[in-house]
Amino acid sequence: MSTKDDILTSATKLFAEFGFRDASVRDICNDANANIAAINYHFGNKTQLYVQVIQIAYQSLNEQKAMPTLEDYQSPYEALDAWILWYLERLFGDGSEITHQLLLREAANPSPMLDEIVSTQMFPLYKQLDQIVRAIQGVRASDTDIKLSCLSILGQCLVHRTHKSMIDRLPVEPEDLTTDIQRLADHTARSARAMLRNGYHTSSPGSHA
Amino acid sequence: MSTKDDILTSATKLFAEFGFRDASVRDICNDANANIAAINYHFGNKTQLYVQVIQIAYQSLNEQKAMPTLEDYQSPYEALDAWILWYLERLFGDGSEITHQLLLREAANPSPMLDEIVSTQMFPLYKQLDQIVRAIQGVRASDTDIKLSCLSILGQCLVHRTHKSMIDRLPVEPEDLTTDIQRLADHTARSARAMLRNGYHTSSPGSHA
DNA sequence: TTACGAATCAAACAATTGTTTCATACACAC
DNA sequence: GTGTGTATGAAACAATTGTTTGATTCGTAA
Repeated sequence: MSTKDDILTSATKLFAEFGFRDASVRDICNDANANIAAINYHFGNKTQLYVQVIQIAYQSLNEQKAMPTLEDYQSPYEALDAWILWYLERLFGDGSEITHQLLLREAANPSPMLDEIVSTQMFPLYKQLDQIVRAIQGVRASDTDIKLSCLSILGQCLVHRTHKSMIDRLPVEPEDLTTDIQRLADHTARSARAMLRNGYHTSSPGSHA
Repeated sequence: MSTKDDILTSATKLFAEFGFRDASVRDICNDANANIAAINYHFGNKTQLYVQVIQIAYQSLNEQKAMPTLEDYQSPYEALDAWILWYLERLFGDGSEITHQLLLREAANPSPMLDEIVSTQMFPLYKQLDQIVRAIQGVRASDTDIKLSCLSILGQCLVHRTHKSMIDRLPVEPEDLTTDIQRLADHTARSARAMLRNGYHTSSPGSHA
């Protein structure tokens, strides 16, 4: 059944580009060279089509390289380096733009799907980073410190994806940092190491000269 | 003319909550206790109403505390601390949630307004951070290093706002980090200092044990 | 009071939306 | 060939969208 797959492909593309509401079923079917009734026949309605699009998009993300774990490396620092590179490649790898565009739309406009996305996709990812950070910061670090550090690392990676539309409009050299993911990963990993080395003490927030 | 202001208030609220397309003119006028024709009478059409909503939202952001500059502080490190605290308070201050919800929608779904927003709002803000970072990293740092550092800092702040819908759904203690902005600023400033102290050398990306 | 422009109102407008209907074409078993 | 369930097709459906119309009300100056 090629029609069903064609609709899924076109729907993914148009949902990512225009959003759920502005991508009409007529546009999707036209792009897929299918009849208008095909969506309701194969998926029930537009909402259920969107649900399938989201699910497939996230399954495809997990079919890529496996996430680095602590056990794979001799030191937690090396695991951190590997995790950051893995995450950035996940964010900017081939074909991931459409998927993350869909995710950004979910962040700005949460649908009932978001709960499932967070628990099945984002939480395992976060948990892994949490373990690595804890291995570096030690048991003396509080839960708050750990979470702050994890979100700092995630934020440094995510900003290049989520705010790409704005960063690209900034008249600042160099034009695009996301063409060299290795460079991006090196910087982020070094920044993360510096932050974590500074860590596990809750003292002296602002005392420099 | 109270009706015009009421419409602007309701439109801001509903555009932020549901987006441009899903906030109908009927819902907006109903929320503002105005007639349906009031939007076209006072603003021409729905699109021009949206333009005004965006412009007013960003003007209101700039009416708050002034952005810290290098000259206001004895050391660039102190200016950096102040800038980060200022930015986080701007992101999470009273009434800023609706404005940044609108901005997040622009990031996910750029409208023709985005170019103006970036050049008039985001660029001056970035330029200021750029100056502070350059003062710390020195002239030996490349443009790429500077931009990477600036976006790292911005990303660590922005993630709490842009991904709030997802972070709030994570079953991770503590529940909400954005209730204590000072704590958030302390962490981010310390992370940024550690990153920048590490800086202005392009050597040895991954050499630890 | 009168006159006039601004503002509001109910009603209808044309266009687009997601969805449904029912007839037809297709593929494969008997 | 015949029958049967799946898939496709053109057309119409009801609902909602943004917008417009034309009458009415309001406030104010002459």
